[in-house]
Amino acid sequence: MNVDKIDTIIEQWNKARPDLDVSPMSLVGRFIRINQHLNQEMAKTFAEHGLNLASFDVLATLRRAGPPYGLSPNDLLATMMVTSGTMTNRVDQLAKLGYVERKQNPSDARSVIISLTEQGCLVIDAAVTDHVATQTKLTSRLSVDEQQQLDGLLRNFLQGFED
Amino acid sequence: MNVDKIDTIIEQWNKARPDLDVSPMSLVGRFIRINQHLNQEMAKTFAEHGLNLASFDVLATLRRAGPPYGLSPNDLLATMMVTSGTMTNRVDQLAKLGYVERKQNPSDARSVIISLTEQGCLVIDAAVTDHVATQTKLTSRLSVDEQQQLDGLLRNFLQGFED
DNA sequence: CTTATTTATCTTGACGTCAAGATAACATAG
DNA sequence: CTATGTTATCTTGACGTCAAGATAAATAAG
Repeated sequence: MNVDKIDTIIEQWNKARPDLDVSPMSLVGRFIRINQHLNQEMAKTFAEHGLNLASFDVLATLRRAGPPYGLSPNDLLATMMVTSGTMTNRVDQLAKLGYVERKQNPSDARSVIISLTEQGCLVIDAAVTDHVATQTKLTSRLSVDEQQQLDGLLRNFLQGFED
Repeated sequence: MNVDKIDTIIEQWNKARPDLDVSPMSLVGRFIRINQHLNQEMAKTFAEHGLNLASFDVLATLRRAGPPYGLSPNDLLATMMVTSGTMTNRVDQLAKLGYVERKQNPSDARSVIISLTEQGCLVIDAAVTDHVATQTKLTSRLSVDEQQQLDGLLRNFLQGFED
């Protein structure tokens, strides 16, 4: 029957708190746990390029936005689930490394344009190539059929949060 | 066709880097994003009891272990994916709040027993009741049928990481 | 105009985490 | 015994994040 750690946890709760129906913990618990594994594996790939999830995310967002590779901190915030202070810090770190530059926005002096440097573009292009390979490896634990089923379910689930 | 943010990201990559097959990003991207939403929602419940994911996790692990509600830091490490330094800090914080106590292990002077206090037990019992309600609410975005399908797929997926 | 409100970004201080190493107790081989 | 290695926990310093608030520019209302 293939009992895993989550099954054990649920069984423990059923004994300790028989008044509760902890069955949703099965789904949520595996979700969180898989996510931790995914992040750990992906972090290894990022580290090979001197990046982490945070810096990769910013560079990747700029890169896939296409030429002229410039977005405001607010634009970047919109796609990542972080606060403005976090964004300031991320940009600071990447600027120190010479991967992005802060430029004035000519049409709004409050705003700033975060722009990918040539070096930043090289780094993210190499990193994303490896990153996709890692993701392919991770998802290939499931058959193509399972992947499609899972992706469909995840799409439904996610839609509930982002409507 | 219900295009979501992940679809947009994939389309951007296909234009920016047509040499890459970024299709696995669909699954992994939704995974990470759903996980962020789940954590944010659950964090609200924890906060209502003066806890966060970290402190809840420790108290819950002690509680579901059953009487006498005592485990070593190492035991706790085994179930959570964190380092020993993190565990020390978590126990410190909970001890300050009076929810756990450090006791000597009579059979091994290197080891310590982290023990749930009466107050800690009350807090975690109340918190876990609400927590399960939150999880039930979150998962009910999917039909019972979808939940079962999803749980089966997640079990397979997770098994690949923890074999 | 001028005042009030909103918007965009940055600053500060606190927190949780990790990696690497320190410390002390136990285990084992000779 | 004693030397060596292992185990369990804690310490330190750095980092990424957030919440709350500060700053400054743009916009709207009177």
